[in-house]
Amino acid sequence: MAAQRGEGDAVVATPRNPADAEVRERARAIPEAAVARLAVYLRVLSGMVDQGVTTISSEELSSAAGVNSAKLRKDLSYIGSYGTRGVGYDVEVLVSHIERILGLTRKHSVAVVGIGNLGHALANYGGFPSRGFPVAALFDIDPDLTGVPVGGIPVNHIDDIATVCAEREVSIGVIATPPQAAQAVCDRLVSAGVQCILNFAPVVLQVPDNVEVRKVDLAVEMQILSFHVARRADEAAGEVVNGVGVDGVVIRP
Amino acid sequence: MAAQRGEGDAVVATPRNPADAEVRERARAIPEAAVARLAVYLRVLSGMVDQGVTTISSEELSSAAGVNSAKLRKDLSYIGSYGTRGVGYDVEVLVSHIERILGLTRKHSVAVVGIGNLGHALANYGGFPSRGFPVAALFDIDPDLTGVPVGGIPVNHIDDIATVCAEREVSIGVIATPPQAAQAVCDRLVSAGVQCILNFAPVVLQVPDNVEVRKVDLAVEMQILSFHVARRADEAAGEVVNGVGVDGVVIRP
DNA sequence: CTATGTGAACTGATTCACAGCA
DNA sequence: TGCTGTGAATCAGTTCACATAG
Repeated sequence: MAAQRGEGDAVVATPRNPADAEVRERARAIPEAAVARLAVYLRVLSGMVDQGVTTISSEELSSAAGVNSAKLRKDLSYIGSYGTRGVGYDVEVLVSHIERILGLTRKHSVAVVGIGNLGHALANYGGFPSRGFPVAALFDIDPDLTGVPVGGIPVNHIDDIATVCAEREVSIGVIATPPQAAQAVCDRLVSAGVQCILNFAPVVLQVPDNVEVRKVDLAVEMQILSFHVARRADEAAGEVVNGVGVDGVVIRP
Repeated sequence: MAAQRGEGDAVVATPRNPADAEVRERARAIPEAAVARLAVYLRVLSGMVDQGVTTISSEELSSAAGVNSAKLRKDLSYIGSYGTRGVGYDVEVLVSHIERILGLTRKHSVAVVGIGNLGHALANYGGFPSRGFPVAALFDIDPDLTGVPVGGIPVNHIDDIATVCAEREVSIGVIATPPQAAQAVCDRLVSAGVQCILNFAPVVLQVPDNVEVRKVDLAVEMQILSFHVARRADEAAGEVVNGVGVDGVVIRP
């Protein structure tokens, strides 16, 4: 993903518009992990704007975002040099540059498929529209739900995914169905031209290369936490048996 | 491998119970990224058991889990060598070893704090109890909700977090409150002795070192998708201007 | 004299490729 | 022969440390 490994691939030469090309080039080069953090920085910075803060140092911003300052500066360097040495960053400037890089200057309409407990919660979640992700369509397989408004939007039947998504220019599909239905729903979204999918169903979706899938898997999150509980318990047991430092065993935190 | 860099740290010498010590040592050495995938393998394998599959090759399992076979084998090697060369893995054996490593042999009681849209959905989510994570307590700040059963469990007031969590041996706290309340709730959970937190609120929680936090941030997920939409659009623009391959520009998928 | 921006070094994760065992 | 298990090689991500701009 990152870019420019090896020789003989990805050479940029004399593009028509140098400025556009630069943004393009930068965007291509940002590590995936950094993109996720940029979104976090953006939220923290938005809070700063609300508080009337106009300037912020890498130290302050990084601690508010829960990372170290070197990482923050490196992340910001991927999108350009917008700080002032000896001073820090202008909050508004940073906000607008991060928004541009994250593509938040356009609206991204969202469709939620599967109006069960989670689908209801998502349809009513205020955080989406307020951040430029209006929920434009809802779908469910249950015909009794068709036409029923949820969070102000009437539910459509999943058979209408293709037409409704095209009509309302949906660019992000959210799958909140039971696992058995997820792949079929995904296929419909993809053939409706949706290229980004956020999947809450506990299944691994198969999609073509041009579709981006992100998954939120609660069971996996819980199991990762469980692993850490277990590891901690094991370490504690180790301590009791061997004692810290005894036999040369060092327990790292 | 994770452990044992440098000299002078993490040396294991003659522990009392060699088998326990081995599990402990392995668990310590598993990369975080591999832990997340083990949880996915486990789910796929559980499905295989239901279908009556008894043996599976790394190729089959990896494609069902959406990773390549080398990564799968490496991941499994972190937990031990339980395959048969020339044949594959015994599904049940693998399930039980992954469960052991992930600490799923114990029950982990869950408390959900914040019984709004999302909290309701989580309290009713069948995926938790069925996977060994019983929801044992619900909390909200609204006194009108106190005593009201949600998903079969009466809601308690957040003032009772400490006593109720201790009583019901809650080991995982789920924060589904508005962002303003999240840090305070987190602090209460931590002082109640909860060491694992799953945070749905869009804030960076500050916790002591001994507490493990995982976050699910819908806005961040949407923004990552948005970034990819934008990048794709930019690349398409680049293609239109320069044409694929013209000027030596190579667009990678 | 301060805090950014960034090569260089390092740590961690993924992939390769093949030795070794059923 | 076929498939696992794993060192070695590669690649990605993080941290260090300092030159540099204000």
